[in-house]
Amino acid sequence: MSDMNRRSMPLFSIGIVKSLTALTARQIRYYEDNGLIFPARTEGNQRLFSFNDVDRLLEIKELIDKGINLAGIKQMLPTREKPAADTLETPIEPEISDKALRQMLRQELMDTGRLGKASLRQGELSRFFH
Amino acid sequence: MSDMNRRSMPLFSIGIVKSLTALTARQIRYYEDNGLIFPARTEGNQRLFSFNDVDRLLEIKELIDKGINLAGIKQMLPTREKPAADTLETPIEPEISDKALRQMLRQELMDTGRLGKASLRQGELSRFFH
DNA sequence: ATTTTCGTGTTAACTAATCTAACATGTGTT
DNA sequence: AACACATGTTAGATTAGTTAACACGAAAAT
Repeated sequence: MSDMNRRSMPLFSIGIVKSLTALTARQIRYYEDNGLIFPARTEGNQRLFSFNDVDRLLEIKELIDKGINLAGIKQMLPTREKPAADTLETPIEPEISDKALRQMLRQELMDTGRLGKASLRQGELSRFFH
Repeated sequence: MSDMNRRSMPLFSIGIVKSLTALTARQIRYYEDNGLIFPARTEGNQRLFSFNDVDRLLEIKELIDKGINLAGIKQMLPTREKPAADTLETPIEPEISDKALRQMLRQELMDTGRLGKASLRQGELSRFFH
């Protein structure tokens, strides 16, 4: 129930999302303003994007490229985010020890690396290496 | 060859890594100073961690908890990072179109979400939701 | 039993990254 | 012509991250 899987974990700053999607910060924020994505926020109010968010932005980008406007995209993309409603009867989270938690996370991260070949064109992330 | 898979992509700021590992920024930087991890850097010199880095930090944390000192950990953990050496005969990266690149990334992100159940204790990432 | 080293905390001063809000602009719509 | 859409750009403020230094208890070395 409590929808906190790895895909919805807030992990990425807007700078990273820019490089992952080749969208501008302006575009990303505009799409949020128009209800297409709902990134989380840090305590200091900075956006944090999940894999889901990045995925969704890539879909948006494709549709934009096809000439579809935001209104159309909003219709087409599955309207995620059904906040509230099940916030009430959360069945008392079964407490997990911190150690077990870390272990789980570690396992998942282990599983994550499955792409063998070079998947990113050289230069794409070159700004990160200086 | 060009070792740029998803696990080694620089994605996470130190703030995120802190919350993922429950290490302090001080600890993370200290481990870097002592050659245990090698996060990438942004143009502006800020650290960017990969899944590999986070994974490795979690291993370090476990060993630390077991009372092993950094010298010991350094021995035990597989010494990643063999820079140079194969930087020369990179066989001319086969150019991939930007569109294909995005598509691949999108696919991978799709694949990424496989954890079904609630995996993080409530409160663990609560700082992200305000 | 001192002296050092190790691992971490804390602080200060600085720089990078991000935020909101406003105004600008080209393209398409009414 | 006037307007809305989608994006660029800029300014000013705030948050997040950086290095370097000093502090300090616990462990190791002398």
